[in-house]
Amino acid sequence: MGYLCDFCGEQRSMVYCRSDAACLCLSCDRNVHSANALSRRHSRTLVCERCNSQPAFVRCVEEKVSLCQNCDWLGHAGSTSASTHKRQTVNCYSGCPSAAELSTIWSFVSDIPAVTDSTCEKGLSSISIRDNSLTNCGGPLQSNDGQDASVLVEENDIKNVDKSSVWTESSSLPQLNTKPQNVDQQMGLANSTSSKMCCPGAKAPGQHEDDGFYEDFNMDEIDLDIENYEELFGVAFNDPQQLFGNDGIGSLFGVKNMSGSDLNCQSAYAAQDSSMMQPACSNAASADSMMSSKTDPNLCFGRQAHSNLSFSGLTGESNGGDFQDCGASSMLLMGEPPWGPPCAESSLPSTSRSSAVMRYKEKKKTRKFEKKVRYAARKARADVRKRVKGRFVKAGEAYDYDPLSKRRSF
DNA sequence: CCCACTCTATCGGCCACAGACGCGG
DNA sequence: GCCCGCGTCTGTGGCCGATAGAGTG
Repeated sequence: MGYLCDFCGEQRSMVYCRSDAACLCLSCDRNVHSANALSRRHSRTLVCERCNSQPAFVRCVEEKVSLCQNCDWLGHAGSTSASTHKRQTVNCYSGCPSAAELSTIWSFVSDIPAVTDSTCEKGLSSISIRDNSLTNCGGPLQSNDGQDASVLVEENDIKNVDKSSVWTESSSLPQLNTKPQNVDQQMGLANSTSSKMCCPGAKAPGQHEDDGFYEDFNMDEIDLDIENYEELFGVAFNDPQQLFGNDGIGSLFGVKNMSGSDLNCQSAYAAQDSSMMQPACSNAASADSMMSSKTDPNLCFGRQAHSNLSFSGLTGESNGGDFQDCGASSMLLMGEPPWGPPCAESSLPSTSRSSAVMRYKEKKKTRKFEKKVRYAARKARADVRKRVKGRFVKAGEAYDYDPLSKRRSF
């Protein structure tokens, strides 16, 4: 991935699609993502203008440049002057927005080239925008994953979002990359008045960069150990420890590398008062927190205060880019756990839950355990190749198993 | 609680070979 | 830059042995 569009290789790349792991020019972005309903769901964001390879999650107002988490860290953490730069979160979008809509989303980008609408089907220009730092508290579940919601965000909303998501880096921000949970904590404090406990959405920018965050997050890793998810989603949890054991959600989700020594995702809370207790890390740790806090805040608090969690594939060696992939369950990232948010007044309707379960099933059905066959021709040959004790044999030689006859020759 | 043993589940290697791939002319 | 020939690499499925983990006495 580089400066030029990964698709056409001619135009300057402008947006990053995490689902495709590609930097695209606006024209190709529109072409590629108007192909079908699934591709239209891909969430895109600006490409980092510094490294040109990572999705931008923040816009430096002073420097007028969009930056990925790494470049933001490299550019702002070092110097004292730069660390005070005001930055805005960069919104993601899906669908097929027009140039005008894009300039609405990214008002700070002045050179959005015009893109033709010819490739988009009627109605496809409706876009959904995901803010990186705020989630729509209490909103319908579907709106958060961008699948069912084709919502044209009004300009006022965007302005509000942008306004609320501007922050100035403090002296502690060097922890942004290494310990983003602390930033979460800061964010949580900053938003403590607006984001209640029922809204786990006060995510730090970058942790929820786009849908790639949960789209790329391999749901299969969660699927592995959840066979009775219906029961999981349906039952009321009286004792989370009964359900999850001492490992918390890690044991449920089969997260392999949960160790107490890793610091990649330390759970922390934004407020001391348990009534305002806020999961400061939008991942499984916070899920554990939320579940626990729903039933037994004290227990949760006590346990979570000491729980340092990490995810498979995300080790201490992970760089910033890796950390951007610090995946959590999509349901967590949607801001609303399928078992319902902790506060009673915004309890999730059963239809939403069932739809969430349905979509979860759908995703599981389409993704889980399906071995991806890259070369159908090779598979076809292997399917008819004769074997001896499972091993392929040369053509014409004696065999003990013929896949065609489905029986042994002797 | 610890140890030894059994049972079950999981994982990786092996095989032939067509096609993909890279490289030099 | 394009084409061709050659050598190397890759991936495919079923079986089996090694290993890990759970269960039992």
